[in-house]
Amino acid sequence: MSRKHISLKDLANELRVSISTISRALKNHPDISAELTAKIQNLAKERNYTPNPLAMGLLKQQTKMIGVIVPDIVTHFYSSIISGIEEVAKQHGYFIVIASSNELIEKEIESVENFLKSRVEGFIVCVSRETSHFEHFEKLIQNEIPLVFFDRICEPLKVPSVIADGVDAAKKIVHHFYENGYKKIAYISGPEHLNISKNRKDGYLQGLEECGLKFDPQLLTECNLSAEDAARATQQLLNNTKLPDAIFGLNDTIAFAAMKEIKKHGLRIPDDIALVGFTDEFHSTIVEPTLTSISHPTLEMGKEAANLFFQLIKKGSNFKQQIVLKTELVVRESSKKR
Amino acid sequence: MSRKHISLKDLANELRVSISTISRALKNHPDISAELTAKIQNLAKERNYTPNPLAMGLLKQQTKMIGVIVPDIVTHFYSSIISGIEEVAKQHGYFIVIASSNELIEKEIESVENFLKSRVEGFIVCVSRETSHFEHFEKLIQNEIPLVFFDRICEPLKVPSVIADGVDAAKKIVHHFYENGYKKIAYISGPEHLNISKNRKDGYLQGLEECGLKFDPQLLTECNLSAEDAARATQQLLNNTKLPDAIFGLNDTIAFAAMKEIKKHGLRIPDDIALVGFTDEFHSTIVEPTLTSISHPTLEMGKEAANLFFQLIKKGSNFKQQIVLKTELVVRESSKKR
DNA sequence: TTGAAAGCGCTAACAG
DNA sequence: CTGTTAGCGCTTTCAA
Repeated sequence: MSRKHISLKDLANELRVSISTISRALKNHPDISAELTAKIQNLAKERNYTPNPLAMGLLKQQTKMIGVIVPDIVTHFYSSIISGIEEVAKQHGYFIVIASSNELIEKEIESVENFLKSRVEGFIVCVSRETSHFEHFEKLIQNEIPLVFFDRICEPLKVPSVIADGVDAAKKIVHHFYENGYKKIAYISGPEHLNISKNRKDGYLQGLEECGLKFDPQLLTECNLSAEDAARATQQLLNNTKLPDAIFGLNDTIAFAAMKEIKKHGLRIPDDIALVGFTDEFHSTIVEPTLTSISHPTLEMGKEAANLFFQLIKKGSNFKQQIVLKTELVVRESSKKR
Repeated sequence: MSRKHISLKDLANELRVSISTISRALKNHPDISAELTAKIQNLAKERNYTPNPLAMGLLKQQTKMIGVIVPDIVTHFYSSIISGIEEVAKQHGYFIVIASSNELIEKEIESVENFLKSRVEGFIVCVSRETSHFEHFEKLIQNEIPLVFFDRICEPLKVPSVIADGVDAAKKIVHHFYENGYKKIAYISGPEHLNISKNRKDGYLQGLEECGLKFDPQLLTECNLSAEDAARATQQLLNNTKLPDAIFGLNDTIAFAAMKEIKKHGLRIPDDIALVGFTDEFHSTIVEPTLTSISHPTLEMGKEAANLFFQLIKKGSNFKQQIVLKTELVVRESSKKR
């Protein structure tokens, strides 16, 4: 069957009719007599005919491929989103091709190029942590190639996107800390140019204000999103003259790294320091103490991203909807009442 | 650029030469004069010409697509292997399409069908936990469609595969337990029809024998690989008349589930019960206590699987190499000396 | 040294 | 109701 995929021609030869007759019969064209149609469809089924997508693609100039670019594929966050995208794509008869940027803008650009060469019909992407200029995406927009962002977006680019409500989430965390008696709340952020960093930081600041807490610059730190750098940032916080009594990290990677550091410093969670993550990792429930965190609707985010993509294809480049997904604070041991 | 991909024809029109001349010049065919060749190549570069893979595919009857089927994509184990496959595939100018069976044989069969329709050139798969009959794969073999298995393989099918040395790994674990003073060693296995279950069980039994320990059927249990069922199996062990003093699980999922259960029972690790996993999860170092486990060379497994695939394509279906990867026991807190 | 034509599998406009 | 033809982008004989 490898080289033995049956073609319309094969069917036509066998039945001694023309190729177009076969083609029409297979799509129930009214022009073809009922009997002939039946006969042809039977044979097609018997021979296990399936249309050659290459031929169709060439004809219609479409590959039914969506290029998906993510920072990495091994983090549960991304693989879960990918599952969501895949599910919806499949429903539409599309399949996805995945590339990971490894958080490198260079690889991101390269992936865009490669996907273009492969004639993907469009892109669904979450930018790398390095991505602060967007020429490679602007080029896509100019050429009207469908592009959708999720989670980390390029704000200046007006394309459809799905993000989580980071402002709200961060506010929830601050309030939660406050209500449980924590006052010196620290936040480990990410690169400033990323919308997720900015939003959560805004929420952090707003939350502090709403709780009547004064913002202390010493309690705000930043890392490049790697576990190593998150550990470094945590150490910095722990070596402060003013030791925080609560920390929340931009994401799961950071929270886990912080947990390790805090333990290493001989501090207890949540007694000495409370900790909250931003994640949907099931591991949150395994670590000790179990980790309070913002649960992120990853599967939904993937599905919504794909839905946006198909709407974009349909409605054209004027479609610019942004979906903001609500998150939920899941309280566990790491932030218990003092 | 969406519909504006440049074609040979475009180039030909612009230069007022024939399409075949363009085609030849682009591949440095000696027939074409040096100047013309240069001129054509320059224009091609300028216009950003890239060959249409659909057209090439149709012509050569190849899609450059490999269908990859895994039990799920969100587990680090699989996503890491996928990364490895992807890396090698890309080097060969192929790309991979991923489907997850969700551990359901039905979905696995469906994915094979779908991929076939998409004209993938072959398959790289890790079978679902339900997979105990193989018609869908036998069909591929009959039709000489390249097929490679990794981790969980179909033993009766003689195709290339990469597996980890489960016998050796399990023996290492038993010896490790024994040397650290544990004598009542339990093993939570998986479905009997999976090679990974069988191998590790064999290693378990051999290890016991080598250590002069008598096999106790009460200490051998089985689960279906889901976290829930692993929890159930753990409970069963913990409710035994003979409480084990050490447990190892077939994989990471099981080990983590067991850890939860053990803690829930108010037992301490490793004081009351030692625990060892089979995993490469970085979370092993975050849980408390940190989890001793067999580190599994996932990235390498992915790469090797892809390498086998390309060898298979090249050498034809007589190629049946099996690669057995060595594993390493990484000792952490969960199995400390008594 | 270059061009014309056929063919990969399919659809659709145009003829009968 | 059915067949012929052209064309999607490309390579490859075969002609010139």
